[in-house]
Amino acid sequence: MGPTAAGKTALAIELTKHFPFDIISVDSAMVYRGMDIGTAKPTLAELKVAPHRLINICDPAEAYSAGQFRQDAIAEIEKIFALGRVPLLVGGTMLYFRVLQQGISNLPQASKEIRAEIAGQIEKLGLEEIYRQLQKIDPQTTAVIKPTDSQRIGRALEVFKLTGKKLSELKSASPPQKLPFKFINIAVAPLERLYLQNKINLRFREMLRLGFIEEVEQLHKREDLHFDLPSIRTVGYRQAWQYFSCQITYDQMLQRIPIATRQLAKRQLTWLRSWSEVKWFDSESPQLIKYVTQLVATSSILQ
RNA sequence: GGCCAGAUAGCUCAGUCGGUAGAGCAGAGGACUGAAAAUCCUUGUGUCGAUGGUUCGAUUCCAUUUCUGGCCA
Repeated sequence: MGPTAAGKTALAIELTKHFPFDIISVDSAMVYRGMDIGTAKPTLAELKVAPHRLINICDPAEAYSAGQFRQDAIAEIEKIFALGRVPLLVGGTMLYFRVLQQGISNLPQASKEIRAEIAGQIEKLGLEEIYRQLQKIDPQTTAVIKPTDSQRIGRALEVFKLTGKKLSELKSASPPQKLPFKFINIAVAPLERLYLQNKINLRFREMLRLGFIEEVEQLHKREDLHFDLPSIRTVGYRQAWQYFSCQITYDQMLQRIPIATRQLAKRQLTWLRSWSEVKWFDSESPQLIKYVTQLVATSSILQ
């Protein structure tokens, strides 16, 4: 686990050279096909040496989810164990890591139609009014979400409309359940924030050189993609999409993408700091390989 | 060289009819149950360009000065 641009992919590939590990990607953006440069997906050459599971599994017009990830990841973990190998989960989507390890309540999947309906209502009546409606339906949920949190308000209403039951009720009726696997949590991050920011800038320049803008242009040409899709709302793609939609200038885009990336890294680090039982390593340090070697030698992860 | 407009938080700027100032962005910290690369929350002391004058008191008024932009020669 680690913030964006910390060097996770390179490290993971390095680890597969020393140990019988198979990589499962834990990344909400790399799941999308055709979004390669901007998500810093491993290259074809890298994938040949070290295949990644759970990348390129969705079209950008589709929405993936934490719940879906959990299911998919469990299936892949079992396949890898069946091969007598060990799953190496690599990525920066902290909610996915959490949901995989800590579990998730049994809740209905998102519904495109209901979401559109709720979005329309928010547009028409205002978020405050919708929040008040939710307050009447499910005060326990509004007690823990802010009146400004459009996404969570919408989700809580969606759950109610789909099931007729309160989100808070469903959550307590099906508390998250852990899996019968032993997880070893390892965080990879540069010690210095400035160093990470510098890496983000350099990597963005490299993405531009590799044709990131053209990649987004291809997506923009598609009739079925739009700004509200999770795929298009990801860092970089969002700003480039705004540029192609003539909402911001090219320079504004160039300025905003590294900023959005830094902010993402910051949120990822916030997750990691609150993580219990996590071993931290500096990205550049060789200590990680030693640690894993020791782990493999002394623990039961290879049995 | 002359005239005009600026100079205030890292950036863009507001403001104080004279009582030492505040927004947006950036930055920092935090939250997180099927959109999570998402969605939110908290957080603003800075020689108010410099020097001098008027005043109980100047970032605010006056003078000089430096720099920046524009116009005229």
